[in-house]
Amino acid sequence: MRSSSPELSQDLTASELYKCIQAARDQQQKANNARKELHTLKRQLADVTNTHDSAPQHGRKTKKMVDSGSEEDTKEIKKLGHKFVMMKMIWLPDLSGTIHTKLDDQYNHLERFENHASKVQGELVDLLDLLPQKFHGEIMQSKWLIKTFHKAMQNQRSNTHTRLRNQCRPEIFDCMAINLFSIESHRDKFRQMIGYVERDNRSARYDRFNVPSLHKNYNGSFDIETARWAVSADTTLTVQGVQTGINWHADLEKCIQYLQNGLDRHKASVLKLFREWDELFFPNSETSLACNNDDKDHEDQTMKDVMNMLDADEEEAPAEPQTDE
DNA sequence: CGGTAGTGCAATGTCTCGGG
DNA sequence: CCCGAGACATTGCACTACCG
Repeated sequence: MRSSSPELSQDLTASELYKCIQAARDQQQKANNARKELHTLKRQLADVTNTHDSAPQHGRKTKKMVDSGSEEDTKEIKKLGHKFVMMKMIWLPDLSGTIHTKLDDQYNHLERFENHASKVQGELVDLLDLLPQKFHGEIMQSKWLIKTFHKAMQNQRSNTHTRLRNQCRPEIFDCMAINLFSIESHRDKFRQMIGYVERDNRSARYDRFNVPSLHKNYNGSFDIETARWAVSADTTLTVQGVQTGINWHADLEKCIQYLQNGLDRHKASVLKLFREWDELFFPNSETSLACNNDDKDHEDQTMKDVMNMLDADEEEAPAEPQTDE
C-alpha cells in the first residue's frame, strides 16, 4: 500500500516535508503494531507447544536445572546486571565459569588480584553480594540466570559506551567534532591525554597512572592529591582496546586494587591511632587495645566498632600506586 | 498538564572467529 | 571459503520522573 505523502526530494516545502514525516510515523506505528501482534502469536504458539511437551514422559526422571525464570525475576536479574556493570566490574570475561566456581572460605579480599583464582573468588563474592539470597544456590547456576545477567551486562556496556562517547564526549573533553572524525585524528588528539609515552625511538606504551586525564592539574607525574576519574579512547569497549592495545580490564582491576588498598591502609592507620591513644590515656586500663592480649574478644569488638565507624565514613583517600611492571 | 531528560530495551547491523 | 555464533554498537520507541 502506497502512502499519500509526497516523494522525498530536496525542494520539498515545509508542509510537504511535514506530511512525509507524518506518513513515516504512521508506517512506523503500523510496523510496531504488527510486531506486537507477531510477538503475541508467537507467545500463544509457544504455550500450545508447551502444553504438548508437558505430556507424561516415560523412563528415569532426571534432575532438571532451572532453565527459565518468572517475568519478575528476569526483570530483577536484568537490573542487577546493569548495576553490576556500573558499580562492580565492567567485564566478567567468564561469567559462567565464575558462577560455577566454589566459594573459598579462606578467600581474603586483600589478596583479590594476586592470581587468577583469587580474582575469580573476588568476582564471585561481588556477585553473591549483589544478588539477593533468593538467587543464591542452584538457581544462580541456571542457564537462564547466567544468560539474562550476561545479556544485561552487555546491554549496559553498549548503552553506556554509546551515550558517553557519542553524546557527551565533545562536552567532556572540550574538543571539536574534527578531532573525533577518524581513528587517527582521535588518536592524535587524545593519546597523550590518556598516558601515551614514547620511551625511546623503538618503544612506546600507555602508562597506567602517569595519565594527564586522570589528574586535575597534571604536573608530569602521578599526583595522589589530584587524581580523578576520566574516560578513554578506543572505538569499542572491549576487554583489550583494539586501537591502543590497552588492557582496560586489567587497568580497571588495578584501579580497584589501588582504591581497595587505600581504604584498607586508611583503616589500618586510623586503628593504629586509636591504639596509641588508648595506650597513652589508659596505660593500665583493662580495656587497653595495645597490650591486653588476654581480652581478645574485647579487642575484636572494638576493632569491629572502629571498622563500622570507618565504613560509615564516605570520604576516603587513596594510597600510593601499585607498581605493575 | 505538557515538555524534557534520563533510562530500559528490542531490533538490527557490523565485525570477528572458529568449525566444517 | 562459507556459515553460524557471539560480541559489540547504534538506533529509536516506550516509559518514568521531574519541572515549570
